[in-house]
Amino acid sequence: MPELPEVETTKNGIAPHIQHKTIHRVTVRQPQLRWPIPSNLSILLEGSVVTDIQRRAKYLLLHCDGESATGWLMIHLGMSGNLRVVQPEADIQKHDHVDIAFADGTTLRYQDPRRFGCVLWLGEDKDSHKLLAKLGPEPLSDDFNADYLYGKAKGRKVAVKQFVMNQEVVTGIGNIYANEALFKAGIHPQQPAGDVPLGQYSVFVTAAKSTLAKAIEQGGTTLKDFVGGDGKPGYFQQSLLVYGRDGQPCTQCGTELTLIRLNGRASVYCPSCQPLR
DNA sequence: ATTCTACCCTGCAAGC
DNA sequence: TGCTTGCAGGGTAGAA
Repeated sequence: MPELPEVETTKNGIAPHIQHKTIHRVTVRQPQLRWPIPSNLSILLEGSVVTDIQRRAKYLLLHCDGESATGWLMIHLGMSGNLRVVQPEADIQKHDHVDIAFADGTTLRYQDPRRFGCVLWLGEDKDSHKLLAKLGPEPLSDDFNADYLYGKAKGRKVAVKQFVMNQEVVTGIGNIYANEALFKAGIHPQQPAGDVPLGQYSVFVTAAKSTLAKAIEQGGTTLKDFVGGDGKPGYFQQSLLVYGRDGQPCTQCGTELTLIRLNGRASVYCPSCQPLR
């Protein structure tokens, strides 16, 4: 489910409800996610105050300041996860794996049917954790620019779509937004990354930033089940130009959009607007 | 160093 | 009405 805009939407949705609040009780119903939830999570968190909420790549980071521990709680939504603010009496649904209940009753509830997400404790030095240490720049920051991308791609033979989805190259761009931004830049998804000229990377960077920013404005993309922190779906799916539109005409030229699989991921492109060079 | 393959898990739709 | 197959927003580990 969630790429950067969906995680950002979740962060914006939950932050006003949990910031500066004290964690009263932590309930773990299913600890087996992508990695096991630490068995002492409730001891680490209970009594702590949430002092800061950040997003890095597709990770949500909650700084928890307490007597037994002070550090960062890291949450990833995987493919199918969501994080919502609910009232304590709200019915527990299947796959509601974790509840973080605050002193005023407000409850942060983590649901993830496929359990590809994770809930981990990082301690204070979050940036040295192996899952964060090697991440590339944030796509909406100035560090993500054409010169950087062009230099990083030099000599690489991997398909450009896989290259821009590599979180060590740039974070937050998943399958949907990779398809969309490559289309807007006129780059064939199978083009070897090292063959893409600087000028095209420049267009790509601009397209990626504007696509992500617009998706955040619209509350993310809801294909099936994504909801933000307020439980509401996103609306960006109606703005998708290629993802999920294979077999339909290109919005630019009318050519039928083509579907191929790259690294097992559906890749949709316009053979006429995105020629292989 | 880079690239490829298998794998984690559930739910849903399509095909038989 | 089943049963089987394939696919789905993610990303890692380990092999090649």
